[in-house]
Amino acid sequence: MPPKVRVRFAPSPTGYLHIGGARTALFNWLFARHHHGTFILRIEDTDQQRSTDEALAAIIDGLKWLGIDWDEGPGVGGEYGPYNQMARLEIYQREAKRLLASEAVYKCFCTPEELEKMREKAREQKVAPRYDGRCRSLSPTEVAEREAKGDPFVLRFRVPSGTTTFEDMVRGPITFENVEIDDLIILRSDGTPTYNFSVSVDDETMKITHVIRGEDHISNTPKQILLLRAMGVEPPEYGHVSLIMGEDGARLSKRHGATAVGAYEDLGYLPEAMFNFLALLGWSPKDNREIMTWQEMVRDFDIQNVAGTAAIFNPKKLEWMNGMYIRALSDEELAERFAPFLIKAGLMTEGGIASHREWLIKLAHATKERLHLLTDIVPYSDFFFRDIESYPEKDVKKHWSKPAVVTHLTALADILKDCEPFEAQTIEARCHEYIEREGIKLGDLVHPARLALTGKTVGPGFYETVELLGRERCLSRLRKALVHTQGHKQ
RNA sequence: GUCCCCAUCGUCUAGUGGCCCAGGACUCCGGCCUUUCACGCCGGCAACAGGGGUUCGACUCCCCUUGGGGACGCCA
Repeated sequence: MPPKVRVRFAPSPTGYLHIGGARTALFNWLFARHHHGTFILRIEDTDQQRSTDEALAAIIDGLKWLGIDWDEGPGVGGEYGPYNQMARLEIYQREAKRLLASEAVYKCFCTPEELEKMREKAREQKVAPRYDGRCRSLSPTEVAEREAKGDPFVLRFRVPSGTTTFEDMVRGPITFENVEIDDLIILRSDGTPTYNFSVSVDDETMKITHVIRGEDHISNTPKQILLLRAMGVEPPEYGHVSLIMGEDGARLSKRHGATAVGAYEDLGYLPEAMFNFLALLGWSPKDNREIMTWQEMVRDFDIQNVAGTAAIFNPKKLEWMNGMYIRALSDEELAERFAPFLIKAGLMTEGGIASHREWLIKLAHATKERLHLLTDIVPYSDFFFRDIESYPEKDVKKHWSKPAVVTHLTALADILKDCEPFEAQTIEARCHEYIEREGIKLGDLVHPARLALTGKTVGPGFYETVELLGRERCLSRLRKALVHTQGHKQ
């Protein structure tokens, strides 16, 4: 029986959770859940300059928002911890000492300045910038002397000759000539590990079985394989998913708009829509299904079906999908979801939300099929909360210029005055009676009336709008409109 | 510069040698429904990067070219 699947998402807490990172996390999570394995969150915080607690919190919030939970890692613990690298320093140092003893690594006394000079020169000569190996064969006495002098040194990996091949789960076999690989530093002069080393040690000590990560790590893979072999262990399986690009084909970045997952939350996206959309960026169930529950995705996910092709982030489709998910919500759920946005827009208060639950559910019902984003609730409902200041000139011209408008609005006011119960259905029935009696078209009544009641020409269904507004406000807005139309004519 | 990855409609993708003069979805454009806006439904535009092979037969396999992306840090 093969060992239980263990995968990890290993962000460095140097910024927000990026769309690309979120998808990588998602694929790992899907893979783990599909195989009934373990999903681990590991924090790669060895870059002390750039790692922050805020960034860590943002990443954790982003994952939680998306519904991605982890079985081991920050907040939940686990038997292979600690799960942040700065707390694992002794482990790396112990491992480095072992590698030093086996001569797989060596001490290098080159300074950052010297190395920069080397790279500079390489750039000028247009050759691959790389370490020239000048400390590779320092004699033990030389090493001892420089150490005695107190010269700082780093530990470098003595990359063996040959070729390194691995079977990528999404791309098939990938081969590198070892001569192309630099003698990389594994331990800095301050004793902290560098990326490739800490990753290798952690993947091994945390018993990671499959590494699913971005394409930008392909060139790191042979280094990690070689390091792992030098440590005497078998590397895990690797699968590299392509990067997510912006509309112009360049790597997705700030200038393409929001790239932080948290920004999409603020924009009114539903996490389940985001989850679904991200999963489909590179993966497909092969049978034309698109809207799927996470259970279905877990059931059908297969890393081998993930495309190696770069995917361009398509905000339009995300928006469409979000609308689909909004429509699938119950009225109660939708009301709960958009309530925070009503508060944020200053239209309602916390207390108002609590005391108008039934009303909000009706609002949800009336607006549901019109929303693409939760924030869309604002333009579709702001007139319920604010008095109408003015009527757009061109709408007035279009809907209020016929003389009969005054008659119709007056009639509507009469109808609403004693319409019982004051509900969409009865209001609709009474309005129909009226238009039939008058022999007019429904639009002759509804269009001028909508403008009077909402100050707009677009909005939720007319009768529902009337009910939601309530009798008193309808009557006063009708009066105000009547004043406006008559004043206009003089 | 060197190495690595990738290449089907504008975009996300299905297609693993004949089922494909290429299917679905988003976008866009028509039409229907309709009190607006939406939703929904119906229909339309739109792709195998180019060139060589292999094969009875290539979107599918191989090579080259081109194009895009990534990597080459005491960053991760």
